[in-house]
Amino acid sequence: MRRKSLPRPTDAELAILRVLWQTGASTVREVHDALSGSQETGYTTVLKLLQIMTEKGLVVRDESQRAHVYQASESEQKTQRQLLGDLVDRAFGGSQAQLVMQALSTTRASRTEITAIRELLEQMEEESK
Amino acid sequence: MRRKSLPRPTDAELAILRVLWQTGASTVREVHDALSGSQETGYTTVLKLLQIMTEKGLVVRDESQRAHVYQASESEQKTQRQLLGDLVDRAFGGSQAQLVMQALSTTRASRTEITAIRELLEQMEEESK
DNA sequence: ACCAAACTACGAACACCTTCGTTGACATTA
DNA sequence: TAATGTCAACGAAGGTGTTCGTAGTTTGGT
Repeated sequence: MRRKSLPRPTDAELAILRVLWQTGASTVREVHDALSGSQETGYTTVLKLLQIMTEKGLVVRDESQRAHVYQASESEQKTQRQLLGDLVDRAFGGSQAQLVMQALSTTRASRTEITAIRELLEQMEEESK
Repeated sequence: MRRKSLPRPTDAELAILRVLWQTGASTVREVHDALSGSQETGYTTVLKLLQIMTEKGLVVRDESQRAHVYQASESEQKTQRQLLGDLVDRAFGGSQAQLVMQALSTTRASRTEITAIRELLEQMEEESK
């Protein structure tokens, strides 16, 4: 039973994961091309990263084709929550609410977003009753 | 005019910064002792870290005493905001609101915290008018 | 069947992070 | 003053992250 939580993805790894979340399962070439828009990374660099990420369990690899197909093993939301949890522990003394407030205070959220957040709040209050 | 933003503090550096924010300007020994509660770090390790952090500009050093006194060069809030901004860029596609919602959805905030957040929201709505 | 293109695998280089031992200077105390 | 303790500085080691060159294999086109 492997239930160990996955390691926190590094910066380069996160950039790759974002591609996989956005475009779904992809080959190295597809990831590399998608990445080329924002940064200049060599093809073999992306390949190596994906190999390492496979070892770490951050992605799963389908080797049935010649060009292996990679897929993020955790959802974007779950990873985001993990990263937030890490940050809460490391920089906010464990107070998630503190983080939320700090984030809110620098946000220029649109009207719709504010409404969405407010709805979330009401839902929380409901549950904590 | 050195206006470059400071580098993102590493995990070990952040642990030290937290001590400095909490207890104010401190000597290496004081930081080390404070840290001993939570982790096992050698004295010279803390010293080295603080020296590196001085070079990076993360802390400022007062050498007027034999035991140098270190102080965080940025406030806790400013650093927290920087870290949040980094995370927003790296993992949330630049959407701060997205981060807030994700954080909220896993928060067990107390009633008072919810109220505080709600007030912040109203304030934001006020300003965006 | 041959050549060029695309692919994986591997290793190595380099930078950075973290750790700690050692050294030499300075201070305190017996 | 001699011994002991505290301090900053330095270097080095071991780990990890990121990069890419090279080699070898497979595929597709001619």
